[in-house]
Order: sequence, then structure tokens, then C-alpha cells
Amino acid sequence: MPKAKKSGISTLVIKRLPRYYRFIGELIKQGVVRSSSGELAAKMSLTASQIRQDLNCFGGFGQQGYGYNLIELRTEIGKILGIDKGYKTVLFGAGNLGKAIASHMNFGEYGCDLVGIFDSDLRKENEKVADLSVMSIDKMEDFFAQVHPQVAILCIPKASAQELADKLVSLGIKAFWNFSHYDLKMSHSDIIVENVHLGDSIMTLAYGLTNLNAHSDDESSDDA
Amino acid sequence: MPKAKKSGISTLVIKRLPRYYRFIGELIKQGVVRSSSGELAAKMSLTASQIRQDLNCFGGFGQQGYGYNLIELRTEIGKILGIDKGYKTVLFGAGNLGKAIASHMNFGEYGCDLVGIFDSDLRKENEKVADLSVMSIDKMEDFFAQVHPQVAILCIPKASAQELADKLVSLGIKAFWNFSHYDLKMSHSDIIVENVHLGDSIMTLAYGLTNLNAHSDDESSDDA
DNA sequence: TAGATTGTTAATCGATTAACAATC
DNA sequence: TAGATTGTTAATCGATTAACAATC
Repeated sequence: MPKAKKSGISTLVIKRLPRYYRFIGELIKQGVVRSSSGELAAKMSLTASQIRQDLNCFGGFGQQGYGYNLIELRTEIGKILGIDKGYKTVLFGAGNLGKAIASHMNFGEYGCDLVGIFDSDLRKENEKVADLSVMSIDKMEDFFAQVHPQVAILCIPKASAQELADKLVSLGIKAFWNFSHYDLKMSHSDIIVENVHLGDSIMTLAYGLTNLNAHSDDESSDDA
Repeated sequence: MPKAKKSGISTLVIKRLPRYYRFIGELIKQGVVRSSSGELAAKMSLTASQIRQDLNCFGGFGQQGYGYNLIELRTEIGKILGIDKGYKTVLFGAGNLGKAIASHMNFGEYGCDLVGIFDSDLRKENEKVADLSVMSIDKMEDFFAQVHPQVAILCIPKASAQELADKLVSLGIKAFWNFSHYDLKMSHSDIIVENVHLGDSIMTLAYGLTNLNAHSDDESSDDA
């Protein structure tokens, strides 16, 4: 098994990996044993070329004349992602969104393990969310010293996001899943940040609708 | 005011628009009146060229030797996105995530207006979420006939997503914000779909951590 | 063996960056 | 006018697609 070239992979490729993982998982659930890049491409609205190129960034998982064994392929992609690692994860901010993230996501399926929830509001202390008791933020340092979590989910207001993130880095956090409506900027380049802006996402719908209406040139909705 | 070439804009450009809108909004809040593509680029970790190229897809909003008036620029981007349109929006699925989306998002800021929440579970009927009463799904057709919503948010299990979406298209829905863990496929090409996969997003963190650990070649975590 | 489909190299396409003339 | 910065064209870079020899 040749050690695959794991560095210098384009982020576009990396962002497609979870989607491959998902689709292959669905096919396996349906009882499909093997598939070809062409078949997968049709199902996923990609090209066969792209799928082969993407996978070959990490290794040769297929077999000429046969295609890909799906269970094997899924296992390999899972390894690449680190789906079995169970990275210890803590969540900050037990508001509407924080609670929903905590209880709605199956962290185990995504390589993470939610081990703590913190909130700065003392009135939320000991409240139960997703089988965990919300902790006051002043318990944070003791907890980190014992548990050593590596991933932090930020569901807090943007005003406090950067300050908390910097502090968390000093306590050993290596990756941020950031819902705080603020683009985190990290000085250490090896800190991983995934900024999620749900507002940006829904705005693209508005753009699409606005643009669709503008298609017919003599629309009355042309409010210029 | 020349009618800008609104079609054939790359989706990469479109996806950056909300981010421009956000950053410019922040600067305005801080009292900044004008800025240049160079300044904006530094703040947003982009290049000045890219910002000028992106904006010039829609029109010339700047002034040579001066830069961009931020209030004007924000207004223009807002128009392009349709931030003032208030597209009528309905949400399906009043579970953890649905409730959080309904109460956490300021839809007005994103060009949408949440006007209804539906759930198939009769026990949730009349429950209050974000100032709205959850409606039973069998009230849907009457509601649509009266209100004519254009945007649907799907916070439902993947098993029922495609079927519901097809039905909603027949009732006049033009855009989907889809959290159902399933990639919607629409036959009409003018239906807008934004599939949100939070699982995919957090998996890229796991990838990053797994890859970071693999950097030093003789790490003990090499579980091959 | 013949057929299928990969892994991989080469060609194309599109997006980003650089350069610069236009102009405020 | 001189300085700054845009809008826009040209050059570069990277990603996708096509092609095909290798091989199961």
C-alpha cells in the first residue's frame, strides 16, 4: 500500500470527499456492491473524469475493467477523512442554534465526539442538552486540562468570537466550526477554521429569485 | 445607469456577494465612509483584482482615484441580491433544527420573510415558534393558495424530502433551502436549490486534523 | 481473448492575478 | 497638475474534461 501524496490537495477536492462518502454510503445501504466512475458521475451530476481524478489524489482504489468496490471505497474515504477518529469536540453557546447543533448532529458519523457544552449564562448551568449538562464557562480550563478537546464549535455572538477563539487555541483547540457570523482570523496557520454563514447561504436563494425575475426584460418588477 | 449583464455570472462570484455585503456592512457600522479594492482585499483575504473583477460583473460602482463609497456599494450589492424583496418563505419540519433556523435567523436581513411553519406531527400543531404557530401539513394547500410563498426551507428527514419538494413545486415554490441530508434533484431547471450539508462541513475539520497529524511522517498515529 | 473501466497524461476551459490606460 | 485607484484587457494559473494506453 503506497503512502498516498496527502499534501497539496486542492480544497475543492477535499470539500467533495464528504459528498462522495455520503453517496457511496447510500448505494451500499441500497445493496449495491460495485460501481464505476461513470455510474457514480451520473448519480452525483459530475463527470467520470472528475471522480477518477479526485480519488487518484489519494490512491488507486479501483480496478480496471471492474470499477470500484463500494464498501472498500467508502472505507478508504472514511480513513482519509478520519471518520473513525472521534475528535473530542466542545460546543460554546447553548442558545437556539447551539442546542440544535448539539442534538441534531450525529457527531460520531462525522469523525467527532461531542464531550462538552459551555455557556456564559449562569442560568443555563446544568441544563441538559443532548445528554450533556451545560457547563459554566468558568469551568472551562479545568475541563480542558482533563479532557483535552481538539475541536470547538462556536454558536456565540460575533462580538465575543475572536477573543474566545484565541483563548481556546491557547488551551489546545486545533479546529473551529464557527457559526458566529464572524470570519475568524487565526495567526497560527495550522489552526483549521470552517466558517459557516447560513445567512450567506440563504442569500444565494434570494439572488437566484431576483435574477430569475429579471430574465424577462420587460418585467414590472424592475424597480430601478 | 446601464443595465448590467446579469446572466452568465459564475456561481463562485455569486457566492462571494453575501460576504462582500457582510464585510462592507461591518465597515459602515464602524463609521468608515469609503474604501478601496486594496483595503477591502486586505481585510477579506482576497486580492484587489478579484474584488474589482467581481464587482464589475454587475456594474462600475467605484470611482477612479477615490475608491468605493461603502454605503452606495452596499446598497448596490443589496439590490443585486434582492435583499429588500422579502420573499415569502415557509419552513417544513419543526424539530430541533427547524426551530433553531426559524428563531435564530433574521430572515429580513437575507431577503426573505418567514410566513409559515409546517410539521407533519399533529401534536406540534399550534406550538409557537418564532412568533408563528406551527401548522399541520394538511393545511398546506389552503395556505399556499392564499399566501403564495416562493421559498421553502426543508428541515425534514431525507426519506420524505424529494416527494415533498416535488409537491411544493407544483404549489408554486421556486427555491429550496434544503437541510434534509439529501441532495434534491429538480426537473425544472429554473427551480433554485441550495443543499446545506452541515455534516459535510464538519467533516472537513476532521480531514484537516487527520491530515495535520499525518504531516510528520513518523507519527505514531499512522494506523495503517 | 474481448470488453470494460481504470489511472494518468494531454487538451481545454475558466477563474484568478497582473498590468495598465482611463479618469476622477 | 500629480496622485490614486478604478475598469478592463492580457497573462497566468489551476481545475475540469477528454483521450488513451494499461490492465483486470
